[in-house]
Amino acid sequence: MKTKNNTRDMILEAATRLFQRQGYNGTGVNQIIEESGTPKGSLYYHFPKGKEEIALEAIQLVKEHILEQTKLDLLSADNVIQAFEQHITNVAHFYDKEDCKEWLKIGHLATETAYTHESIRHSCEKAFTEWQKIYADTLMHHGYEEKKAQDLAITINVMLEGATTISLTQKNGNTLRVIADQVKVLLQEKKSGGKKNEHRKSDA
Amino acid sequence: MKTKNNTRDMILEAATRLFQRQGYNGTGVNQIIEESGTPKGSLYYHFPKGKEEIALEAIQLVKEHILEQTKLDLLSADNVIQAFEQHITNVAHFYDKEDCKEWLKIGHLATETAYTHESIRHSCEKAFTEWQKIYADTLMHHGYEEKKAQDLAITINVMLEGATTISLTQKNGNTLRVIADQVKVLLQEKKSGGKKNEHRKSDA
DNA sequence: GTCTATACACTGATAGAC
DNA sequence: GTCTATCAGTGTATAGAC
Repeated sequence: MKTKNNTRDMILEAATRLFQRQGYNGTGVNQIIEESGTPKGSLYYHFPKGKEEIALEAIQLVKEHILEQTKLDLLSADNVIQAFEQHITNVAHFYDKEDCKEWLKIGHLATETAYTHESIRHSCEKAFTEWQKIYADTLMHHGYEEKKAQDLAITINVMLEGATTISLTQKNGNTLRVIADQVKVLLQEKKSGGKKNEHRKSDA
Repeated sequence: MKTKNNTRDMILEAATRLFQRQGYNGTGVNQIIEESGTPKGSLYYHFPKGKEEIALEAIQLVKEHILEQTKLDLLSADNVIQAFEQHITNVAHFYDKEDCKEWLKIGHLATETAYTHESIRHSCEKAFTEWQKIYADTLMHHGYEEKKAQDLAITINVMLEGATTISLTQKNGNTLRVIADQVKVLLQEKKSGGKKNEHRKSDA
């Protein structure tokens, strides 16, 4: 994204990649400096509070990155249901490749630190909330009633989190593709509470 | 479950508890011996291959435990949809309490070790598959068509995995309760592909 | 089978030269 | 701002007495 400081960014980039692959506890500071090519002194100059501070920034960065990608997939679309399906299918592609480093699993860090690093846990919780908000807003914008939109947003978030875990375990995105289909079903079902067919957005 | 050896079981029990809270990388062998009260020598006598071997057995144990609990919740029921809802609600209760030690998140270990410990990753993958099989079998037993039953089973598994992650992050089971409701919707929707209403099982 | 002492690599972090 | 040397602590694992 933005590049104000080179050394700092290299550390952050390397750390994000390593956190993705090995989690918080599995990634050492020594590994970060080795991977980024910067000496240890520089790391503690830029991040005085050490590993935890780096993780906090990495989460922030990834949260924003995914937020942007999600908006790109959702906001432009005419058909919401199709847009969500496509979005999940896009994520699936990441999990087909061996290295899905671009998509840091926030949930991974969250589970690891739930009982041990309150600040990280909290940061992850916020990421989930923000993602859910985009989902809910998109759905409401397309005519879903507020309560329904919120429940669906929570569900979509849960399904993405769960399916990425399974896909990571299985080393392919197949489960994510199944989920893409099921989300379609859920969105269609829920639609038939108020109005019937609204496949075009009503603004613009 | 079975108790053939006391020392061994104490190690295994302590390790399972710690893996739940802190994951694989976050849990040290020293911590396991401290928590279990057994000396290090005993640990390496009973588990010559060390931490990885303990984790493998812990996963096996938890997999079986959850399998039993799931069967208990699902197999007895008349109404499948209600049974699944109740099952998820039961899980939600664990996540309301501060210590949900009985429900080791297999997905946590899976994500941690996906790239680093093939044997653990594989063991977790098997757990997911077996759980999905129970779901699918239950659904097929209640008249769902095979392909639909399988897709739904995958989805329920994904939803449980995802919702436990979010619930762990939020430190309460609310998200799991939302999901319990959405699963109901999915199961109802999918039902209306072949036969219409079949709320009683056709055997017994 | 149980337990202690120990090996030795690696952890996160700091001090201080440059 | 950059880099090296080094710290105290912890990691997993082993050897060998009992």
